[in-house]
Amino acid sequence: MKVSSQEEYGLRCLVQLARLPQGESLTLSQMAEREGISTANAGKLLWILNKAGLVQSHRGTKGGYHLARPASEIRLSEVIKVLDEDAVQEHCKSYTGVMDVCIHTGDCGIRPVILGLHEIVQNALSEITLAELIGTEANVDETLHQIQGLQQHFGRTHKSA
Amino acid sequence: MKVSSQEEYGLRCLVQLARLPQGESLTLSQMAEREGISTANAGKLLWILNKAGLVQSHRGTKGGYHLARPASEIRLSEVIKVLDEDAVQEHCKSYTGVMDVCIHTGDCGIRPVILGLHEIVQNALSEITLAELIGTEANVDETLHQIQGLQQHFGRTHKSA
DNA sequence: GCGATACATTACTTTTTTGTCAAGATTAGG
DNA sequence: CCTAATCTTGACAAAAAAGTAATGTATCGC
Repeated sequence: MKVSSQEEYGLRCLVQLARLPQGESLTLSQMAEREGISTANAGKLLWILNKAGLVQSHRGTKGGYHLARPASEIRLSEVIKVLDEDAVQEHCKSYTGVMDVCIHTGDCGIRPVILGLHEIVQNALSEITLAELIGTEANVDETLHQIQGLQQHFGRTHKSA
Repeated sequence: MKVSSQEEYGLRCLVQLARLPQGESLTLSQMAEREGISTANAGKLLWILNKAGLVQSHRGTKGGYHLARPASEIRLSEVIKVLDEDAVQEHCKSYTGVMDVCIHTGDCGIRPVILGLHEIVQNALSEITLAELIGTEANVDETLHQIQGLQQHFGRTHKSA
């Protein structure tokens, strides 16, 4: 249960684009250098984001990338989904409908936990937009902590009840 | 951001052990067969769980594994932590104190998000014990959905406020 | 004690994920 | 139209994760 390299660096590049003044753009090499990855690697990530409609590119001498939408309309949940959809087919086929290759019975009890975790993460991520991420970092931090606080509170009352 | 193979199968084996009547145990081959993995692979996972003090083994003809503690005292957060600690060093050294190998500045804005996500996942997992997982699967499902509900509610009020 | 059973541990192989390279395609500017 | 800058794309290489094999060690039952 960890954030993959592709997810992290893809997100980092998006953050750079989100910080640009309206109308400007960045090249692959600019983004790559700032993040400490190779241009080729950045190219791959940005291409994924491009395919997914999160960024737009234009080629040629004055080319580069810019966000396809305002940063306030890009949720981290979408970013993460897109970035690991690309490299990853679901780790257990029984979750994707191909039942015949999976030995586990439907009521093994673990499946709802794994699916539930995914939802929890997606919910948390859907509460944060790129704009929040770059605008007020303290705010994001606060948001995350408040969500955590609610969870803990819920857990306690749930148990004691 | 996904559950690794090791995490899933390690947890599955624990669930099997948690379902045993007090005093009984299971061998590697029994667990392996039920989960559709090789005995060797199960051996590796159980060894990790053993090192971590979650299960106990005994060798010989009547050997096998059993939980080291009551299932009600084993939280999924601990299980997951142990299972990916083994194979994984943190994916970005800047998060672990080795700052000099990481190009990213401290205020890049992404770090708190990644760390926060980990906490959210850990918090959710710490609310579920092995006992809950095997006893009342519906209950776990409900717990997860209630946590999600709180998050969504929080998100909405937070935004509209 | 002896042999069978089963865990322990290390080394190795395969697969998956990451990252790199290189040749092609598109655009701006002269 | 030509060149330089830049994205595009597929093939390839390196690293990490997952899984396998094999050898060793402990325990039980006879």
